[in-house]
Amino acid sequence: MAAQRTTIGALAKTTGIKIETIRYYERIGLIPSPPRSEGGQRIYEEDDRKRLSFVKRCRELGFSLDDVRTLLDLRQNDNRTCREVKEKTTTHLRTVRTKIADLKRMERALNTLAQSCEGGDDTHCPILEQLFA
Amino acid sequence: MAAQRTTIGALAKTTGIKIETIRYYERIGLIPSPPRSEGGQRIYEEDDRKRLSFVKRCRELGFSLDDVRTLLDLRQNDNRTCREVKEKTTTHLRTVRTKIADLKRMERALNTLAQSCEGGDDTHCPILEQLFA
DNA sequence: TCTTGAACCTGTAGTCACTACAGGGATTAA
DNA sequence: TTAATCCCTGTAGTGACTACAGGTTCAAGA
Repeated sequence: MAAQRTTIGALAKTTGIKIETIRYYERIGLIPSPPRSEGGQRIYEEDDRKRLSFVKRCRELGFSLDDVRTLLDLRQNDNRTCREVKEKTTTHLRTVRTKIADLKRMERALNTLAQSCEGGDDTHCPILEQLFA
Repeated sequence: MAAQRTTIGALAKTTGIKIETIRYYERIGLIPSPPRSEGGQRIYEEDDRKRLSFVKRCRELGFSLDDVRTLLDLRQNDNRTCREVKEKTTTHLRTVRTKIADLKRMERALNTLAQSCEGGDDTHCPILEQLFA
């Protein structure tokens, strides 16, 4: 009848982060080591879930774990300024935009290549020819 | 007065691939082990340069080294068909497009976040608030 | 011929963000 | 009690390099 303890498995389920990944985040100090049951199993609280969800959202936005660490620190730190957070965000935004531009360049080139080739049974391939030129 | 031997450094310079990377490609069997000088230094031929340039072009298009290996094999293999090469290309094209879509989603979200924040000296930050929600 | 310095060699370990075991112990429902 | 399911630690693997350390070879100038 005792309230269910939140084990790592339950936390994994509610956050959508795999058990191994949660342990990994703990190992690298991204999330705190939670208290343990008598048998040594991790027991989590609501705060842990929130912190982990924060990490997840940041990861979905493409922030590196190092960025996430900084953002978590800023969140805790009362001396922080909005400026720092916005700066991290816009810096990352620039990185993302650069990646998009790179990928679009690839896309165009690949598309041109693909269209140059009929894809039949021929042993002569214009794609290979262009790549090998 | 003997013709200059193409050392790994010269090859690196003409292909734009770093020395360490060339040695790495050799180690994983992507390019053949070239003959050596008496002192044990690698000596390359024009064919090596071509092969390496092929690898570079493929990498610039975002193909994995495993894909590159396959493409190199197809290039050597007289029994290949155009179909296989085109298939690899279009499959990769789809991957690239998926990546672009993912990054664009990130970009939109990051942009919205960034615009929600003035970036001043305030200690309350709407970006963190939204991420932590 | 000797010397200097640049270029080369091997082998190993580090990067990032996980993921996948192996070989065990804890917990829970029947 | 027993079986099934969960959890534990520690280590090693992934991809595609990159960065050493500690040595050897080579080419050019004195």
